[in-house]
Amino acid sequence: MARTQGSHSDITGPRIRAAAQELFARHGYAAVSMRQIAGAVGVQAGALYNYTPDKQSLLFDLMQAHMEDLLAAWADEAAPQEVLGRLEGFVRFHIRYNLARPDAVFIAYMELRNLTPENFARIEDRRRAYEDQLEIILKAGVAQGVFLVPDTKIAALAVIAMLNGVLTWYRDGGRLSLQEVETLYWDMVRKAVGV
Amino acid sequence: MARTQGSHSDITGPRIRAAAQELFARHGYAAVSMRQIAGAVGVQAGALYNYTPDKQSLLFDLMQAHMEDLLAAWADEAAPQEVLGRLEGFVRFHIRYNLARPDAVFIAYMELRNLTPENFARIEDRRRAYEDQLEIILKAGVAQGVFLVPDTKIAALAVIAMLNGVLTWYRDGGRLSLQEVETLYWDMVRKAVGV
DNA sequence: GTCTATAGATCGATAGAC
DNA sequence: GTCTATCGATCTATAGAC
Repeated sequence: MARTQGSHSDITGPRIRAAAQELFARHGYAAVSMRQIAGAVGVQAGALYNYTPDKQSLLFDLMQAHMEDLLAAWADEAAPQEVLGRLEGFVRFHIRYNLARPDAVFIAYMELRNLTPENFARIEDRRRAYEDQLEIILKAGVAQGVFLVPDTKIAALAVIAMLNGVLTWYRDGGRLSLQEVETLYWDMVRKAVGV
Repeated sequence: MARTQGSHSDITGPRIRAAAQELFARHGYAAVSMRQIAGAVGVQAGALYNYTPDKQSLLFDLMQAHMEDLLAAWADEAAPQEVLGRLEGFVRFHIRYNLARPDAVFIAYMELRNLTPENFARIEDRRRAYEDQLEIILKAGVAQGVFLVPDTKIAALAVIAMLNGVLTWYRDGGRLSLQEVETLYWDMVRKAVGV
């Protein structure tokens, strides 16, 4: 049965978000026009406003969804008993999860300044919650004498910054496999926080 | 003696670059208009074109100058004989140099995608040259058995990414002094690459 | 739900007076 | 060297037809 012409609400919404995500990641939020997004989807610019009240909401929804998905995925990870295993799990999870969705991660880090103050505060809150997950592991390891970390807050930020750096150079089919990258970074993190 | 009215070529140029740097760092290149830059300087938009052929050149000149200054400053650093001291020198230099000019650093790694392909290639070349400076130290340390680093290229990228992370959270007058930050990061780097 | 058309604002860059 | 004025393009967002 043919649909009523122009009725595609069930698929157009996700396609708009996907197109916006790719274009924002590639060119930056401010450099991408609503017409470009519409063109990538195959509709006219006016049609976008059936799915988002404005361009800002489009950006915020992408970032919000990414942060919630990230926290939910980490919560679903099996947590080993040993604190060393938990840290290894975090390192490998972070690299694997972020490399699987580079556009979303790029936007989450590069477009913070294009959020309204209210939206910025909400994203920052989720980002801090994720950093806290790593700091909890570091604190437990310090308490057990397994880690030697003078400042767990700074160490958490340092580790995440180091892991995020993978996104700037990793390419599928490159010199190193995902497994090899995970292991290289886990080796550095393990030593950096070790006794 | 009063100058001819409107003749300020010797100071307007630097003021334009300073205003552009601050505005690009705060809001992003694409989100800043030539009128905004002119307003911050106190001239009309048309006057900017006495100093730059276009907006793109303004961005590129800022990034180019930053990269050349960075490489020149590193070349001027006193290099200890011991490879461990050379690595410590790099870590402390990088943190200190970058925290002293956060706007320039922000632009250098946030606005790469707003460069034309030719300009991008030139900036990337300088960034690679800087990364090579760290890798040279790591390779020397590995050769001497002082460092244990399975992949010096990835380790160099990881260390620089970790150090760059300081820029996202450090605030003057905060909990930690610049000296304390340098020492915390040097401690992590030293252990991460150590035997 | 998508289209065409457009309002209303702003953009980068240029021309010409002074 | 800076100004005013403006060109031509482009922007976000909306209105109304279908």
